[in-house]
Amino acid sequence: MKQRLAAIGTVETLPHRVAAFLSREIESGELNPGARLPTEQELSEKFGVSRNVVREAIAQLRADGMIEARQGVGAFVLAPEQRAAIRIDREALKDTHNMERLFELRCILEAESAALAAARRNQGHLDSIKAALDRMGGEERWEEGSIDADLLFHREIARATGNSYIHTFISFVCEQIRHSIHYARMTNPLHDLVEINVGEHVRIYEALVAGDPAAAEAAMRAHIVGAANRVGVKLPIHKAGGAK
Amino acid sequence: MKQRLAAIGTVETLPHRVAAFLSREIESGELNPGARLPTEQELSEKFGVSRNVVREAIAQLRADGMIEARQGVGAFVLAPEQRAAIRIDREALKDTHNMERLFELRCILEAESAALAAARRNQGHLDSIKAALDRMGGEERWEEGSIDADLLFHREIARATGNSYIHTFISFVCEQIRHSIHYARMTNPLHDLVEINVGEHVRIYEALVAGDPAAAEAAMRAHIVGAANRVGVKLPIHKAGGAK
DNA sequence: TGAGGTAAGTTGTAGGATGATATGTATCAC
DNA sequence: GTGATACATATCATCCTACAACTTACCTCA
Repeated sequence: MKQRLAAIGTVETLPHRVAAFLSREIESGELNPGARLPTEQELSEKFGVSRNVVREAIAQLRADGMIEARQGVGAFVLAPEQRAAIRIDREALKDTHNMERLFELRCILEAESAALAAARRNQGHLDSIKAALDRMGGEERWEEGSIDADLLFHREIARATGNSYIHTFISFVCEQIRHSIHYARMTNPLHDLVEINVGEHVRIYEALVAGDPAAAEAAMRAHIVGAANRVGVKLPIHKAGGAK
Repeated sequence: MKQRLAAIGTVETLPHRVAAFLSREIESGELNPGARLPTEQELSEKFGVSRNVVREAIAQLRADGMIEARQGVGAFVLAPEQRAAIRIDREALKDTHNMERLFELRCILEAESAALAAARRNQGHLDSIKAALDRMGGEERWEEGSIDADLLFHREIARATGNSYIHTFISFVCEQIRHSIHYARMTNPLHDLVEINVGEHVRIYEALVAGDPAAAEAAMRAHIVGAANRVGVKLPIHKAGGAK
């Protein structure tokens, strides 16, 4: 149990806190691209930590392409385009507007991917997807496990596209959403458990079995709009099922 | 000039190399989720570096959610779903198949985003997009600068969706592709400079001005398929312009 | 047998020392 | 005065040692 808490709470280590501070300063624009960071020594004094801690923090920012360190000169803020990694601020997701935007991105990714999957899936893929579907269809529809099964369902479809990047991106976005919803439920006990609509999933699965890209895409789009609604996010529908 | 080279080559620092090694070991499956990493001391002996260097490397992996370190116990590999960041291995992009997959993802993202942008753009957005278009339309069509303008064009369209996540994701994917093509040109002088097809861009822009989502989507899709072809990647078209 | 304490191992943090690199300054030859 | 060279300084890169905090396993003892 304690292990569970540790995994969720993510023990705040000193380097992590320093990195978060600097990261926020960069994102907020207080440190513009090209600007030079204080020296490691200045930072270690400012935060009251050892230079080692500062270096670990900077190593993280560097790995993300947020800053560039030049030996003998200093560390400089890089332009946002040069980022080597995508990261989503979980704090920001507490804002419903941001959650809405993330659902919109998810819809784009998953709808077209469902179409791709319908065209490329083989029997092995269908079996994996069916297994996930069965796991979430049981009577324990409101349990934690069925949420995992839901996620697995979506990931398996992404995998059926045969495109590892699509799989990575969709897994990532879904996981951010899941984590955010989970967190909201933990902090606000009034939050109901989200019901999973099995029917929507079945329709997606059937379209995949039939190998019908258009139907799979439409079903996926309807499902994600529905899922967003069920967690209190009204998704602006920008596209009716089939184009005229 | 030397500065330019440094910015491109990304000086291989020791922590970076250690992190890359461990990262590959995890991605390749030699270290499965749940497995424990060697102790920091063992790693420092194995690589012949100080424990400090190892710690900086581990700090990176930890920030990415690839591993979890527990004080007094050790560091453990996390499941791929728990990643806190998306990162694309630039080595892998040298393989044409992977480049093809990345273009496919880009196509999905940008096509629908173009439709969104057409529905939501305001005059300010159109001005920014037009400015980028003009910059790449000049006689210096084959120059490095026009490639930057091309990227800016796509980023500005992403920005016109009003969805910051979409903007982040598209910027990221485009930048990875740009970097990879740039690198290929550097190492293989036979590579021609890629010509930018201004006409395709103009068609996208006109659809945005007209506020026609379907046209914008179709034009963007055609453009990305064309751009892929021009760099030697044949993109499997999974969707004809307009659905019947 | 069970409870408690102890020791060993591991990560977290601190602090100092040295090497490598870039930059500005001062000196000196011409 | 001008240019080149040497030097001093600032900064990051790496290494080393030590200790604190935490976990685990084992051992002792009632």
